[in-house]
Formats: sequence, structure tokens, C-alpha cells
Amino acid sequence: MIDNTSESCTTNCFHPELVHQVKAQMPDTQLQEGLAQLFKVLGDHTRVRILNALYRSELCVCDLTSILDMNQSAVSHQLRVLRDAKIVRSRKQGKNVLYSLDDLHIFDLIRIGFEHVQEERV
Amino acid sequence: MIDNTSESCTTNCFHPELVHQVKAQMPDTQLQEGLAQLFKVLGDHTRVRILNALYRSELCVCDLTSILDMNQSAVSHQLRVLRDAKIVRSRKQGKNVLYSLDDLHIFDLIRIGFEHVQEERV
DNA sequence: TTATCATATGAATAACCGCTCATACGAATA
DNA sequence: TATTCGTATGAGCGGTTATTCATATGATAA
Repeated sequence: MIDNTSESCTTNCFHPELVHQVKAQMPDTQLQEGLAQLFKVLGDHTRVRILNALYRSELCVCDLTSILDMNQSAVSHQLRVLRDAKIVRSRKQGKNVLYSLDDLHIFDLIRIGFEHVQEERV
Repeated sequence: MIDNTSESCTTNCFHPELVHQVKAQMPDTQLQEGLAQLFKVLGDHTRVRILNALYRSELCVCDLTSILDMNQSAVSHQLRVLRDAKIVRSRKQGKNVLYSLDDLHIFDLIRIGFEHVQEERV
């Protein structure tokens, strides 16, 4: 954290050196785009419900269809989006395809997200 | 985590007891909607850039306008979205309004998100 | 091989959202 | 009080996307 209480915006409207420092520390554009894409895919009601189910257990498509009480097609479409975004992974088992969360980061993001949402309500 | 390797979908197309268990453990709808909304707001390129800047330092609107090289109006609009979602907070200082990340959860979400995105590229 | 079941996908529609333009508000200064 | 500067906001346009319907694929069973 950088201290910005010293200067005011009266001259240039912004804190020149602070702006310069932060600009220099900004992550690569492609990386930021990747982060935005990750959150964007996480940011849908149906996909959040899918992830909450998979947070509890690896599940096949029809399990999810039943749990969410939704169209099988809609579920598959969203699973594809989640898979493309490397948020879930899949493996075949006979006729079925079993889905699970990709790695611990996803578990963490869901958990921390919930912590934040619940804290807000206080 | 629940074991699901025992049964197959051959009879009902899904694992009935597993589905039942997971259903029972699913979070409240309103909470899930809140989580989806949180991620949705995080999931935009411009807002991610704003958050990465605020990750480094508290900043006023015109600082952000300069750092992102964007319309002041566009920046203000996105700040409002972030503020409404309790992702950033603001405080007045003279004519200026200083923005910062709301709490440690937001720092964590950004950090873990980046970890995941960077790991994918390996 | 043929039939069946689980899953995937293409197209189309409807809803949502970010940006721009113009303008309004509110605090500090003259 | 009038002016200036930093910030906020409403309306409208253009692009994106979630769902549905119909259909395809691919693996198992008969």
C-alpha cells in the first residue's frame, strides 16, 4: 500500500507519482483478461449452483440435471462453459461423464466468496 | 466428499441417494444468488483493471481515469457497480472521493484468481 | 448390427450490460 | 454568491449470453 494523503488533486486532478507507480505495477493485460474471464464464468446463477453441487461431490450430468431441476441441454451447455474456463474437469465412466471442480483454487474462491457475501448481511 | 463409484445410472439415470444428499447440502438460494452476483461484478475487464489498481493503493476517481486511460464517466459507472456490490468502499476527501477494496476477502479473491489463471498456462 | 441411453451441440430468441453523450450535483475557492 | 473542479447519473446504442428446441454423437446392451 502506498500513502496518498500527502498530495491533492488541485493541480493536475490526480496524484502523478502514485499513478505512475500503480501503472507500473499493473499486471499484464492478457493476465487481467484471463482473471476477468474466470470471474465472468463464475458469475452466473446456474453455474454457481452447479459449482455448489460439485463442491460436495463429483457428479454426472443427469445428477446435476436432477439436483438443479433443469433442462439437460442447459446443464450441458453450462458445463461446457465451465470446462472451457478450466473451472471444472470431466472424466468418462461408462455412458456417463463425471464432473468435479478443477482444483483447490476453485474450492477457495467459492468458500471465500460465500464468506464475503455472508459478512455483508451483518 | 461423498463416494459415488458404487452405483451407476443404469436404473434411474442418476445416483438417487447422492443426489438427495447433495440437494440437502445446497446453500440457500438467496445466498447463491449473492455469490453469483459477486462474481458477475468481478467478471469484467474494466472492473478487474480497477480492482488491480486498488489492490496497490487507495485512489481517487481521476487517478483511476488516468491509470486506465478511460472516460471519467465510464470509470464512475463501474465504480458505482463495484460499490453497490460491496466490493469497493469510498470516502470523501475534499472534492475527491477515494476508493479502496472493501475487505481482505476481495484481496484474497483477486490473488487466488490470479494464481489459478497463471497455473492454467503451464 | 441395431436400439437405447447419457451427453453434447448448433441455431434462434430474449434479456442483460458496458460504453458514450449530455448533464447534474456538490464541495471548495474567489 | 458565482465559478470551478471532481464526481455521479440517466438515456440510448451495440454487443454479449443464457435458455430452449431439435438433433447429433458415442458408448452400452440386446
